[in-house]
Formats: sequence, structure tokens, C-alpha cells
Amino acid sequence: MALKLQQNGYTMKDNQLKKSSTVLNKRPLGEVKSSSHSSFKKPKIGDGSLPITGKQVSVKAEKEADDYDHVPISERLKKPISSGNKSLATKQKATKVVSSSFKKSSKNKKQVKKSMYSKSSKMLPSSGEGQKWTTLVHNGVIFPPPYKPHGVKMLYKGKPVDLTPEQEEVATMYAVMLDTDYMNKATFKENFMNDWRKILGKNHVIQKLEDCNFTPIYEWHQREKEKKKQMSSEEKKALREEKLKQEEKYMWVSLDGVKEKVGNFRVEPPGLFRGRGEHPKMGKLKKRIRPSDITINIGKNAPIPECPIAGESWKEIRHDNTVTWLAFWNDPINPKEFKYVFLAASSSLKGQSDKEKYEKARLLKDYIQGIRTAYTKDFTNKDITRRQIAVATYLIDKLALRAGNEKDDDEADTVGCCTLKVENVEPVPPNILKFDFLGKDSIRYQNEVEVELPVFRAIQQFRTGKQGGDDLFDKLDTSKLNAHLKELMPGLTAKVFRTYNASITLDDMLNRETKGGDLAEKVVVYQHANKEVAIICNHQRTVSKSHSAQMSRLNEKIDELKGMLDEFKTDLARAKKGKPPLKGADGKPKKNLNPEALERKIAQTTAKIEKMERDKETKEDLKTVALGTSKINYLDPRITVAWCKRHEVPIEKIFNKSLLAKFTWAMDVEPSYRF
DNA sequence: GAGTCGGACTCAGAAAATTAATA
DNA sequence: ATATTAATTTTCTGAGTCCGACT
Repeated sequence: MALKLQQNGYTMKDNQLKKSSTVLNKRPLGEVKSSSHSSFKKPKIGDGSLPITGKQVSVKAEKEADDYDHVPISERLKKPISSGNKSLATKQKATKVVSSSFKKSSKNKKQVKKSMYSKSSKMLPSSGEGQKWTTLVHNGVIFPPPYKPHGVKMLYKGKPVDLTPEQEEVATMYAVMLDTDYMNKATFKENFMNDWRKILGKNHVIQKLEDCNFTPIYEWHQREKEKKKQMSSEEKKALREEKLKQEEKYMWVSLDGVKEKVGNFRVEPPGLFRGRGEHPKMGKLKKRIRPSDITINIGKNAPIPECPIAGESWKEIRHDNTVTWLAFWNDPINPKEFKYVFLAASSSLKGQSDKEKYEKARLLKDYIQGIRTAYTKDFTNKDITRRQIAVATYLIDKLALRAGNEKDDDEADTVGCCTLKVENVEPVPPNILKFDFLGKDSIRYQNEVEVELPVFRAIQQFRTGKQGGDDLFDKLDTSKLNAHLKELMPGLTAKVFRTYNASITLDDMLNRETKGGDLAEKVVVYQHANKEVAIICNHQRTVSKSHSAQMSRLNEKIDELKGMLDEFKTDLARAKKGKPPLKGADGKPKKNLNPEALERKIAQTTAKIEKMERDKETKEDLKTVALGTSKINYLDPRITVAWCKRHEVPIEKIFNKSLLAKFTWAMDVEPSYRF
């Protein structure tokens, strides 16, 4: 957790300057809109895995189909990679290297033109008031297998205990966690024992957790794990295929006649609740979900999925086309909350809203100057609420803080901007703010930032007369803040600033820092920008427990290589004088190489050492930084795609398979696209 | 009409699974 | 070539945001 957050006061300022200049250079809307359409196309269902009724024929209509027509065909069909102003050598390499997905996507365009937009755009999923789809066919959800008792007896006060399968199941959940950190959490143990006791019954032999010995079950579990690991690869493969066969029918839906992947079709298995941070409910039993807990949402004319557990039935069937969920059940830990089954990230439905998210963030570009001017003015507003709104907006903009909704007492104690406590922000004269708080997922945010003097004074004043645990922004909550933001820009909310700042930072850094170089160097530029964004957004990961071992092994290897290098050098010197090489460290004689060969070896080894040194550095550098989250959620993929096209970087170097699938809507963006 | 709550969606890191690299 | 191990990807499900209806 020793993340040393740079204060990004300097960097930020720099970015902001850049930003304002981008604003001046707006693109015509047409260009903005030109990208997405072809990629929303999905293959029609052809494998008969879903029961498609006659009525489920595609009536898919596309929003923005009209806008698409504004873009000249020549523009749309432009081959992304072929604008060749590069030297012959690079160009040749590039054509070979550049991704197939680009080519595919530009091909798609034509097909799309012909096949997709026959119906009027009046019917579009999101144009009809809140309507998300017209037909929806799916097979419901799959349940985890029933519990299989193992019969291994735990000990109570040293003696084996008989447990019913239900009691044993819960005991096993606990036993399996014996080697986790939860064993050091009193809350976890207490919550577990309370729920387990309910199942044991009042007068059970087992009364106190301290007298329980779960080791026999734990060891049984370890043996099972080992067995599984030792299975031959054929057995493993067979098992996988069996599972896949069972799950296949649940993996896909037909949405408006288009086959789409489901995200989470597996019902969550029972287990012990593992909250993040100091969660008051950790260790509670998450009970098994049954069909009678589950509400299914499905098209009116679609067959109702068969309940996969004999003799049981769904709780409810709905036909609500204003929502995108396929099913939900109440969270057993917090029955007021729901667990939804949604489509996968690769679906067009998700793609559509993803794109809308980035369009909204781009719209903020046109307003950001005005907004900044306005809140700067309000730092000294005599109305305290206005002043708090101004400062909060400033922090959200400058530091990419989350909005910070109110939380209940039965959740982990974490904060966002609006819920910051006095003790979370320490003013250090003349104008430094020291932040230290637990944010989402109880990830610590630590940062020291230089702020404008009026902000500094405002914070000091908000703190006066309050205790450490009091709200810093006592006149504020997220709904007031967002209501205010909505007056500044249509649809503006606090989270848009995070998207905006992340994406504009990427766009800006990529365009400032890409200077020729080979492919590897360009990828490094990208990773560098990605890292910057991850730091701004405070996306952290715990350092892997093998990290230090891995580092020292890297060091060993480097030393070894250096040793080799020295040997080569002495041998070279000797070879030049016609002498044979010295014996190796192991005492064996070496092949007598000519000087040229040795020169080559030296060059190779030097390069290898340099590469390893660089790898070591990045590894250490990124040990607490999670790059993935921003890539998935904050960075407009069109920035990446366009940059790849401009610099002849295969998109696969940056996006893996899932990302490519998730971002199909962004693939045919113009190379000139800027956020 | 401010506050609360149900509801639906995005975003989050850890853990598990898979694949690639290396010995 | 095969077995470890490291890196990467995928899965899992918890934790946020934000909206709108109700009180």
C-alpha cells in the first residue's frame, strides 16, 4: 500500500492548458458520430440454440442511423491504414503487422450499409421513451450444483462431531478460509458464528468458535485441490467441455433478433460474505439462491425459460422492455439490494451506452472552461453552499474524486468528495492540502496537492469549529452537487469528470509523447500514459506476494548476464591476440569463437541486460498500479484505436480479446479522431 | 420540495483460470 | 520435451453512481 502518489499539481496544470487549446478546435458533429454503427452489428442467431419464435425476427433499428448518412461514403470507407507517407521499409513492416481487426471493421461497413438499416429509425431501442429492446429471448440462469457432503469430521474440544449436510456445508465454507486474513478479523468470526449457530440449532454440542478445530476439513480441501491439479490435461479438458456443454444454452440471448452474450448467467453460489475493508457484515452466510428467489425478465412472446431445478419455479416473470436485465434476485446479505443478470460487455446494448458515456464526457470539453471559471469565482461566494459546491467541484475536477454518496452504518466506512471528513483533508500552509481517506473498495487515497489560495482558505474555513469525524462539506450531498452540475451542462454529473479527465489525459499524452521509434517504444508510450491515468484515478492493486522474490530473481539474472558479458569481453581480447578463450566458471573449456562471433554475443548480451533492467524498473514501478480499470472503464477506446492507426501499432498490442469485443463500436474510428 | 428509498446500471480489485515463458 | 512458474486474461461479485418516485 506504500503508493507514493505524486502530487500532480504540476502535471495537471499542464494538462489543463492543453485542454483549453483542444476546445478551440472542435470537430463537426458528423465526424464524431461516424464511428460506431457498423460495429453494433452482431451475427444473427443461426445455431438454433435459442428458441426463436416467429415474432422474434429482427426489427433492430439503429439510433443515429441518420447521422451516419451525413458522413460521405468516401470518408466512411477510407482504409484506415493505407495513407502511406512513411518510408518504404516501415510501411512494408506495418502492413504486415497492422491488425486484422481494422481491416475487418472497414469491411463490415459495407455490409452494414446494405443489411442493417432497412427499418426506420423511429423504432430504435433507445429512441422510444425509455425502451431498451423490442424482443428478448433467453434461457434464464444456471444454478450451482447442490452441496455434496464429504463426511470429513471437524473437531470440537478435540472430539469429532457429526454434522448434518447443511451444517457441514457452512463449516466447510469457513474451513476453506483458514489460511486467509479473515481469520484475524473478529467481526468475520463473530458474524460467521452467529449465522452458523442458527443452522446448528440452540442446543448443539458446538457452542464456541474457539473450541472448533476445522483443520481436518481444511486438509481434506487441500487434498482435493491437489487432486484436481494433478489431473491429466485430457481429463481437465473433458471436464471443461462438459461444463461448457451444460452452460451453452445460458450464454446467449436473442435481443431484437441479434445473438448477444450474457455476462453473468451463473447464480452466485452460497458462501461467506467477503466484504472489502472493514465491512461490518463480513463472514455472514450468503444463503443459497433458489428459483423462487429469482425474477425473470423476458420478451412478451418468448417462451418462459424452464426452471432448471425440478419441482421448483421462478418467483416472477416480467416483460419490462425499459430495462436491460434478464433476471435478478435479492442480495441475501442486504435484502434491499439486488443482484442482476445483465448482458456481457461485448453486447451492443452495453456498447451503445458506453459510447454515450464517452460522448457526454466529450461534450464536457465544450463547457469545461466556463465551468472552471464559474467555480473559481465561487470559491469566495458569500453563500456557504455555493462555496462548498465550488470547492467540491474543483476537487472532483482536479483530483478526479468520486461524488461520494451517503453510506449506511452497515457498510464499510469509506468516503468520496461530498462525504469527506474534516480529518481527511489537512491544510498545510501556505497552500497545500494533504488528503488521506479510504475510497471505493476501501482503497486508500493519499495525496498532497498544491491548490489555489482561495480553495485553501475555503477548506480551512469549512473545517473550523468541527470535529475530525464531521463532514467537511456539511451543506452538500451528491444530489445537490449533481443538480448544480446539470445547470451547467445537460446531463452533467460528477462521474463525468473522471471520464473526461482520464480520456483527455490519454489523448494528450499520446499525442505529446509519441515520437517515431519502433513498435515496442510506442507501446511503452501508451503504457506510460495509461499509468498516468491510473494514478490520477487512484486505481491500485495489492503487490503480489511473490513480488520481492521475482525482483531478486530478476537481479540474479542480470548479474549472471553481466558475468557472461565480462567473460565474452576477456575472450574477445584474447581471441584478437589469437589466444584461446579462458575456461568457463565450471572449469569446462569453451568453444573457440572468432572475434566477430564474440562481438555479436556481446551486443546481444548487452541488449538483453538493458531490456531486463527496463523490465525490472517498470515492474517495480507498476507493482501497486492497476492499469486495467482505466482501460476498461475510463479511456475512450477511439483515442486508442485512432492512435494505433496513426502510428501503425496493431490494436492487439493494446487491447486483448475481451477489450476488442467490448470496443467493436470504436474500431472504425477515423485515424484523425481526437477526444 | 427536501429527504428517503427502491431500482438499475457502471465501476472495482481479488481470485481463479488460462496461456506464455522459461528451466 | 516437459514441468514450473510467471504473466495475462477471465470470472466473480462487491461497491459505487445516479435517477426518479414517493412521502
